[in-house]
Amino acid sequence: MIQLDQLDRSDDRSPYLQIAAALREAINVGRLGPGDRLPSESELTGFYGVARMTVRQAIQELKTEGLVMAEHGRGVFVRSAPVVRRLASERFARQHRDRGKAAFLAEAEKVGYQAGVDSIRVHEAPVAADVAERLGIKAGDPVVVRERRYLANGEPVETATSYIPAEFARGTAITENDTGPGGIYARLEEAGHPLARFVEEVAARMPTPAERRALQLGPGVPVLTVVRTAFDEQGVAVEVCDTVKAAYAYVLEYDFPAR
Amino acid sequence: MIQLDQLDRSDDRSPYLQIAAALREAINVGRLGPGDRLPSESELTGFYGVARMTVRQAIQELKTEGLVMAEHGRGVFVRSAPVVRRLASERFARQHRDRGKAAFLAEAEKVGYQAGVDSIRVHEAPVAADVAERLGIKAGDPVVVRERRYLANGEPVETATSYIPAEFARGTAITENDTGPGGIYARLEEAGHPLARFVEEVAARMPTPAERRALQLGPGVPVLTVVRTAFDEQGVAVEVCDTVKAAYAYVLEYDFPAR
DNA sequence: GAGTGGTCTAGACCACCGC
DNA sequence: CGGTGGTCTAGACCACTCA
Repeated sequence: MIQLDQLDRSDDRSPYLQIAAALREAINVGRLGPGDRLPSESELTGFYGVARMTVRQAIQELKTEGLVMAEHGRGVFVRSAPVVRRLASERFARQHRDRGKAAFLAEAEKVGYQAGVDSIRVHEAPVAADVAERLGIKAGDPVVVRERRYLANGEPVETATSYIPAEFARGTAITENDTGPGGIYARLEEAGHPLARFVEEVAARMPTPAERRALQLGPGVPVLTVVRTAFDEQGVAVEVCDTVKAAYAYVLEYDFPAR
Repeated sequence: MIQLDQLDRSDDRSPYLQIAAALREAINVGRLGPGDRLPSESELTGFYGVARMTVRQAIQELKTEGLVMAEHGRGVFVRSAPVVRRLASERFARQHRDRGKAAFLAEAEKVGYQAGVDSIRVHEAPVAADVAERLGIKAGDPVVVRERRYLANGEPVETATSYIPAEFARGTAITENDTGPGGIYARLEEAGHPLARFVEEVAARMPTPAERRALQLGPGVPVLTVVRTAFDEQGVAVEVCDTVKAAYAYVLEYDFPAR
């Protein structure tokens, strides 16, 4: 078993917190690396001389921090180092669209990931109030809804739902499963809506149970949400894209002038 | 006690998950509103006829989702609705500095919060490798470190640590507790470093125990981290600011051109 | 002091995994 | 099959809050 500090009775922290701290330390200094298995519950109860529930509480603590992940029947494993992807503000540059790449795929390939998309579902529906407000249309107006899930190295890392006012999407490949080279944005530009700017609203929260399933998240792993609104050169909102990303897999980078 | 569904033995979910679901449902339909107290552990053990640990596990589930918050000796309470704050990219506009307001205070007042700062600690220290890389200096070079905590309506919502290369800070109010009107950025500009652009790296994760204390976060509440690097008109990095924000209190807004 | 949640013990049975 | 984590029981003592 790896080297761990024994309990310190004079320490005012509870035993379970001390055990959690010892394991966290082992991970931080690299005695336990990504993918390594933690000592089993029975090894830890033996080493520390505590009840099983105490050890489980310590491990629960690390799960809540997102440091480790339990696999039933196999063990508790150190979560792999963040698949840090940097999405610079230039990720929607027209240059990529001209080369025929959609934003996610272009960025993922740049950092050397094998990227993929699945669960594409396209349909038309009346728009909800919050999206309608961003699009500057009336709630209930028809929009084309495109739902999809992005994979990096086969692991789901992001779900995205785009809303495009039906009048902009009808008669284009936006209503098809495959939008063609350059994706939605290339089709919008061809349809007479050259894109001028994006507004992104970024937040973080815990996932809903459905999001946990879709992104295969363990308990205690947060999500980053980004709602992007795309405007054309007339200042008309032409798309709202609502994305939910596994937080561990993303660092979003923004570059802006001081003005 | 409020109305709750009894356990369903034919349900394939564990009792603790069923209890969690019943409580979640009560919150979602409004039988329990923000600030309301949940039935006590002993009430729930009695009602469901299960052991206390089973009830505690159900409550742990809701804590992890950020729905409720336990207060020792008082009870478990439904978390109040998020205090959403929007920080537009223009929040560091020179215009605010010229009017004598630091960024956080200007923004908070705009949305009608009573803002505050505490725990200011200023010292000089050798810089860590990750910050040094962003500042374009050598690890171990001296930097002025400014640590502070921001409050909105008396509640801590963000901690911030700024690192300024000592050569830029010495002899200015940056080394004082009170940096004067306009804050650090105004002093840097006066010292011959007019600011040109910022780069922000945004991510989300679970807080460390120390961060949970500093931001008074319940378990299961994520943080948004923003590392901002400020560049002057010569392209020199003059400050790195590492912030940790209570996720529920923030929506970050970025506006950028499509290019 | 009564009631609350926080921590802990010492067991038990189960489901899942890999050999 | 043995080892792993998942769930559960029935107690115990403690620290905190509030009347």
